[in-house]
Amino acid sequence: MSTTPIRPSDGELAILRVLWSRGTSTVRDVHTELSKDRDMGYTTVLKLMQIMVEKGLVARDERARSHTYQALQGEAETQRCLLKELLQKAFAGSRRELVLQALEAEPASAEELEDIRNLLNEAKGRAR
Amino acid sequence: MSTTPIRPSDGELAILRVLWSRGTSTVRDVHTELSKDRDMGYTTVLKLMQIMVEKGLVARDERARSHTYQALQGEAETQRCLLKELLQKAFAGSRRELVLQALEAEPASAEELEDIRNLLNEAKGRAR
DNA sequence: GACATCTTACGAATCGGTTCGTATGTTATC
DNA sequence: GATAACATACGAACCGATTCGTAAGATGTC
Repeated sequence: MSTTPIRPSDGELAILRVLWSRGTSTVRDVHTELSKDRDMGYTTVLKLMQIMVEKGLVARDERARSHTYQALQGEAETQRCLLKELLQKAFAGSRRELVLQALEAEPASAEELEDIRNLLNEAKGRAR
Repeated sequence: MSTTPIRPSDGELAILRVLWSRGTSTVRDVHTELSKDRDMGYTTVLKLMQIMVEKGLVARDERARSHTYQALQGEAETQRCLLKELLQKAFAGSRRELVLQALEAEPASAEELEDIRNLLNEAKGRAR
């Protein structure tokens, strides 16, 4: 019943991340949050969020004067969408290669590896 | 002495992949190869490869009438570069989350998991 | 040597994403 | 009720990436 997730652009992804962490928010909320990192105008964020409504990435509630926005697709779902894209474009579909390079990008700590090992064990339970 | 890898665009990445697999190639070689999938004009590929020379992504040998091109950065290196970028933009730097979603994107086969487990063991040897 | 073919060079159109100025309307304050 | 503060709407500029048409030069074929 779920539709395939929509691939957000970089700017859209930054906004989604705020919505995921804060929950339903106004443009001002999002702008305040994003301003901590980059330096962008209020109307820039507004415009972007309007476009996101059109794309179906977020829902807008117009009842209050300050409209509130809500993410329409989940974080994990979006991450998988972006990951799949990179997997195809850069790794010829080989997840093994992808994980390998993810581990080699920077040396991993023993804890991090242990952590990932646990993931693997859980995945094994679900394996075909 | 190595410089940080240059982030290729999608089109550039497609060309790099041909150069990595075929080795040094002419524009015609690359175009022929890419034409199997997508449908793009010869001069489009040419232009892209000229831009890649400017960016320092590839080197051009002009001695022959048909210039030959060679990738200037490796595949693994480029993959890690792209992966790091996605890691920051979509996973807040958490490799654990990235690997988790990579595994959950599609159900993994037992062999695939075993394969990845071996990677992990090797990584453990290097862990700090 | 004329003609078809292949090559590089390069300007220009187009496209998606981003940014912002400005207009306009609503709310709050005095 | 005038003024300041804050909201949305929207056109327009801009940017990087992509695409391609066209020109000009080299090569091959008859």
